[in-house]
Amino acid sequence: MGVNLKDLIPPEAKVEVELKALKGKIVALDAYNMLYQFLAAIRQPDGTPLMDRQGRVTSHLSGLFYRTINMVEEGVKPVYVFDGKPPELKRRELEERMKRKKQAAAKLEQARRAGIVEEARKYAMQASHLTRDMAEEAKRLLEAMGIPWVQAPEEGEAQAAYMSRKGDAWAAGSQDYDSLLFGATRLVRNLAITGKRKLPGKNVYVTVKPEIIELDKLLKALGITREQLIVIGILLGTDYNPGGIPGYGPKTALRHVKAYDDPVKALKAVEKLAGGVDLYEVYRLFLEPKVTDDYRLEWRPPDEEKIYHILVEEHDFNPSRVKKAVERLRKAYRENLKSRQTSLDAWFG
DNA sequence: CCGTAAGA
DNA sequence: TCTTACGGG
Repeated sequence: MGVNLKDLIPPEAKVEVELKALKGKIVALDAYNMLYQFLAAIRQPDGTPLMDRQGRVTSHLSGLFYRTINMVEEGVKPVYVFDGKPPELKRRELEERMKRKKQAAAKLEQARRAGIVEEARKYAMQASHLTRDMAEEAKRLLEAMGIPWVQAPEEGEAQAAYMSRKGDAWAAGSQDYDSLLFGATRLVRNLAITGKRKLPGKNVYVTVKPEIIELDKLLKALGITREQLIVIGILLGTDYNPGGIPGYGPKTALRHVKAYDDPVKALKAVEKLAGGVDLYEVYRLFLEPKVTDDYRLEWRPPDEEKIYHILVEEHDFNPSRVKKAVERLRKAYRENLKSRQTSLDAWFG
């Protein structure tokens, strides 16, 4: 899922911070990525997600609600960016994903029947699927909370990257690295999973902190341009050419792009190994993705009634818990989000 | 993932 | 104040 630049990024190009370090910063969050992580992680030990009385899954709403409030309390100004229609080139990856999820669902059944709780949880996480309805409901909840969201024409990560390039956002927020290929000035990772996380398999917990990667620093550290970074991503594999080019890992890929004066030549050189995918088209997709200027970033006070209606009346959330959380959101809005009128603003009106 | 209660 | 266990919907 997404391009894997993990082993390419040198330590000096990233920095671990506390959530507080993002105080006052606008972060354009990849909504799909965040919601998916909540949906996968917020489960009982046997893998059952949170559900309302009608059996509708609510894990993503719980995660979105409480995590957003925590971010706002720390002074982060979140804007959620939702995916539009996926590019045609992504179809194969999406079909593969669907197939993997079906396989995971079958394994989940097996594990359930065998009564192996931990296995069941693992496969339930892999089988989780974020539906269109879940995304639409998340938008409704964000509106009630007074948190802005943006509808991307195509890829959410491309739109978030564009917003950071325009200076409308300080960073893009996602667990995936794609936004760097899309040109995001900064990427913040670990925003959905900040805190303690269980290491897979072991009964050991590690603290996960937000991690900031600056595009300029990354490019300097690697001695390449953004165009060359895109080519490296394509060699390693993206959603548009899953698997990448056989034999290319981070080191070979870096060496390869540096051996050419023109990044497009570096692409052409591996064309025959691409399995029929038009690599130049993939390159263009990252370099000039479809984005929009049709958005307004405005944080409004939370509408307690609307929040209540969605969470308590429709989805059986505990009223006193929701009330407390809304109280926290109200206070955080006043202190951190409300655009304060300066005396000069008042003078010039 | 999260908040809450209980115990340290 | 901090850590841990547990249930949330």
